[in-house]
Amino acid sequence: MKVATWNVNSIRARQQHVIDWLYAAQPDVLCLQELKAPAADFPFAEVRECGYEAAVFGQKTYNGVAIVSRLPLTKVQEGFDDDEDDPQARLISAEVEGVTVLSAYFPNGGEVGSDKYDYKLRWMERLRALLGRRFDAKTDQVALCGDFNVAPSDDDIGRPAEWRDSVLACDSVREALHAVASFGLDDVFRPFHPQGGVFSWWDYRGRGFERGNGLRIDHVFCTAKLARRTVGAAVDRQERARKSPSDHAPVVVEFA
DNA sequence: ATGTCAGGCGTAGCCTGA
Repeated sequence: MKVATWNVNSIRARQQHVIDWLYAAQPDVLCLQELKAPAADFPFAEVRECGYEAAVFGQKTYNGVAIVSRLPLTKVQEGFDDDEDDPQARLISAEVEGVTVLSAYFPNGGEVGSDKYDYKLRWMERLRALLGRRFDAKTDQVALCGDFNVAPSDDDIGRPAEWRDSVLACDSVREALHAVASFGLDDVFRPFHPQGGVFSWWDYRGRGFERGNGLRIDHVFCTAKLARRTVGAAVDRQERARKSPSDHAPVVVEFA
């Protein structure tokens, strides 16, 4: 089973890229983030023509997440199932062939110490709590996929000195990521690239892609039962090199 | 810090967010 995650930075701007990529890459499941549009604007018919169905949690202007699958999606859930409201559409989950797939768009966090940064850390705490409530880390097959907006280590950054203190890489956000993973999730990508230096996002500003100034902030974290089935993991850099790309490239993981 | 995008508003060009 091939599972991919891709922050498309507007589904309207990237609709044809997504359709082309489905045909070319043939994933079984594609998690999307940053749709920047309500569900009504999602290209359900075009995706269906490729042989996929979609569960979409959209939002006007900002955020918005989806799961696209050629296998039936069941038990679709949007947002957190806790008492606190989240005005931002950043999380959707569904079950596919006994695997629970979550498409998550972690908050960026603005600047360290800002209200947006507090929201990011709180959001991650709520995600950790949701995992603990809904799943058994030992027996369930769970894949947390998405734009985590966190580079786990300095090896995941082209120019660490430029990013080390940022909301994407500072100590406190990495600790928050460890807390989420402490539920019982492993980064299934990194073992296939032990030397690091593989990125999934490059800032449009400053020609980040051309200059190798990238970060690995898009991830697939899995429970052990699923993680041990991983047979490959890669970033599709070609998609980032296309004309009018998203600032993120698709991350693809294959399970036996 | 910012050399770029995208959407909203509203129909030019500025604002926000990333």
